[in-house]
Amino acid sequence: MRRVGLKFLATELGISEGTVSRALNDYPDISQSTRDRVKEVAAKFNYKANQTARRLATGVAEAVAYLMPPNTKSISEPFVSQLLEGIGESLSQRGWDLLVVQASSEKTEADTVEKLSTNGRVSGVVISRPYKNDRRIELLKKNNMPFIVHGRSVDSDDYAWLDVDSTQAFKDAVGHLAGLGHQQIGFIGAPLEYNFAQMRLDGYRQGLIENGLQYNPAFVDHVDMTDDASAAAASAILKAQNPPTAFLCATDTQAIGVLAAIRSAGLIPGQDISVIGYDGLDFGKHTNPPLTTLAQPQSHSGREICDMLLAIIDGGNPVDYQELRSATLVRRMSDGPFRPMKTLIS
Amino acid sequence: MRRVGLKFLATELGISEGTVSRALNDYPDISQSTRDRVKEVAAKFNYKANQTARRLATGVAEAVAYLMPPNTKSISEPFVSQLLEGIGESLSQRGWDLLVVQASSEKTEADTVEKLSTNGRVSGVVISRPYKNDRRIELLKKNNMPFIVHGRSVDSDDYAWLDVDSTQAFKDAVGHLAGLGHQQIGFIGAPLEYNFAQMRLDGYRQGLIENGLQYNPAFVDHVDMTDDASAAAASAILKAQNPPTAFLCATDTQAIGVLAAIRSAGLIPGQDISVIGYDGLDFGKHTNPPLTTLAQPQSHSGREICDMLLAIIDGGNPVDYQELRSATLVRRMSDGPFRPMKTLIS
DNA sequence: ATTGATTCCGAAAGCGCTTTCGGTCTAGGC
DNA sequence: GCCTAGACCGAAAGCGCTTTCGGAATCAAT
Repeated sequence: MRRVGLKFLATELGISEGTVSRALNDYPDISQSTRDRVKEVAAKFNYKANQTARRLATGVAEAVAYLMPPNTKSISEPFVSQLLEGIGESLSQRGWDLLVVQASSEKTEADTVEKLSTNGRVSGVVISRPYKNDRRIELLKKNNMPFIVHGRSVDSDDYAWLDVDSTQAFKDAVGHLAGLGHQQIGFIGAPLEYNFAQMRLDGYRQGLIENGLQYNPAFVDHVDMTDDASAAAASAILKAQNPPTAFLCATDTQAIGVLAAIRSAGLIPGQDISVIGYDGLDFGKHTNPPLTTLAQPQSHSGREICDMLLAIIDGGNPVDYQELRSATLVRRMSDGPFRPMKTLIS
Repeated sequence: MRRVGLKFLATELGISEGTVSRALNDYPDISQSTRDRVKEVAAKFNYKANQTARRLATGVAEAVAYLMPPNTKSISEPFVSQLLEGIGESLSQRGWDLLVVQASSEKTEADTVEKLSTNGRVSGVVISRPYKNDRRIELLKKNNMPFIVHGRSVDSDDYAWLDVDSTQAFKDAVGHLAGLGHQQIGFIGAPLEYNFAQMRLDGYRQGLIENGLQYNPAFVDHVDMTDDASAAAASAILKAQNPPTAFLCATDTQAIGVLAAIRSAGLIPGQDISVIGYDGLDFGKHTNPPLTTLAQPQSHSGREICDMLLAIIDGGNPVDYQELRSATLVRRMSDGPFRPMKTLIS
């Protein structure tokens, strides 16, 4: 059985290839009758236009790429599939494709982006978790490839992004903790080359100031976004003679690491020491104790991000598509009022 | 600045387009010297071949698609990004693309697959979590599009797959529980249209028989793979006058739901009632108590699945690529020896 | 010097679709 | 009945690359 292409349909119908094409694409200069006839036959033979050829001819890639964050080794990965799902949803309405690309190493990352923006296989790209000064963003701009970032870099004036105001969120969280009577609040952050890590740290410090609390560098650390790394960091901090009675963590994954560290120090998280995470991940409901967290409204963000990107591809001005959402504190069981620390088994 | 294409390079170098192309692709009939010269200039102008054109000309898509499982609403989503990561890794070695496609509804699923296999944008596809009789597999076979499935359908003789022997795993798990003295073991399964759900149920029942235990339909239920659904199911089962003292769950996500149900019945999971999940998800380390689980060696399965698919695309015989792995019981804290049930507050 | 074999490259024909341009045909208007 | 408009459709030129085929040039061998 030979491939059914335009040529096949054309001979089958006894009309020209061009006409078939225009009929299928609803050109107004094709009579209603032949249009119907063509579509009918096309359906009958289950004709599907060869996308590659179509793209070559039209010049539009009909696809966008999602750049996987480099080191996705953490428990918080669900955010990737959620995002992907949303993006895919948005894309499928247009019948566009979703390309998932990942740069093997940091070094090839730039090259990957470069290739992406010059070889014409996508008409837009979304990246997430930008660094403070993100090379990828520069390249994308240089090659003027439409893009949107999930998060922000330091210099976010001239491109499109969707982000959550985590600075504010952490400021509020400090306030919340202070309101519960905590005076010494620790902070487990993410590596500072990520801009989100910096922003959350900023929020933490601002919160401290606003509440008349003192910043104690011995109570903060910046580690990879894994449970183990943050557990180790928290353990170290807890060894202080007068350790913090509450922890703020840059991610939920880190927060559950801290939970573990507290327990293995013989203390009860949520009672002896409060901990608040950030992300609003569902599985926080099942940790021990259930994790209080700053939830970002990320459930549908994939859809919206992609819709914004699509609008830009359609000619929209990137700076018109910058959106800052706010996080909300969802209290579960890992935070509580300050209680004077009992002596530690040190 | 004009697009740098083959034409540009050709005029720049003063040679023909065809020669440039062949030089770039290391054809043996191009002298070493011009080959070097061409590559040098190409690099200088940062030339990247237009993939679309290349594909049209060669006829090979240089891309594979991953079909997102339909309802990815569960906590176990990490498995998607892990898989994706592995697939992407394998693909990037060839410079191929990864397409992520999702069918919006069950109805469009068939159409999506059909389109995928006829419009030539991919040279292979991987699907996961097949149904017992999976329409997608039929279509893929019919259109002889190379594919591999992560899991198996009932009739898995004539296609490629990578799966874990969960039947065996559940049989063993029952044995483990029986060895701990449990006589009444409940089972929270997944919807039976999924073949994996059936296989796990089979393992459970076989295990019962092997250990001389009786199958009690009142102790088993099949629900969606969410924590809430399985919590509800477990709660109902626990209301029996003589409830099971252990639960086996088809997925970790369901298992943590059961954990919650047990706690909210006033019992202590891991002591009063044992529960064992399946998947080996990392966050099981942080549940309350840490979840004992049947871990599948899935960490790198994405890579291997894709390598297998690639081999098939290269002409390998699908039936040569069927691999069954085995799961291993990782004991954490949610299972323990049988202890006579104290009276329930019913 | 003539031939035959090599080496290297140019010309040109696609890949399967889109899209412009112009031509034919029918329908009105005088 | 002749002319101008539309309405419809065919022809053909790409899109940017790959690949076959054959020709020109080079070189060794007779």
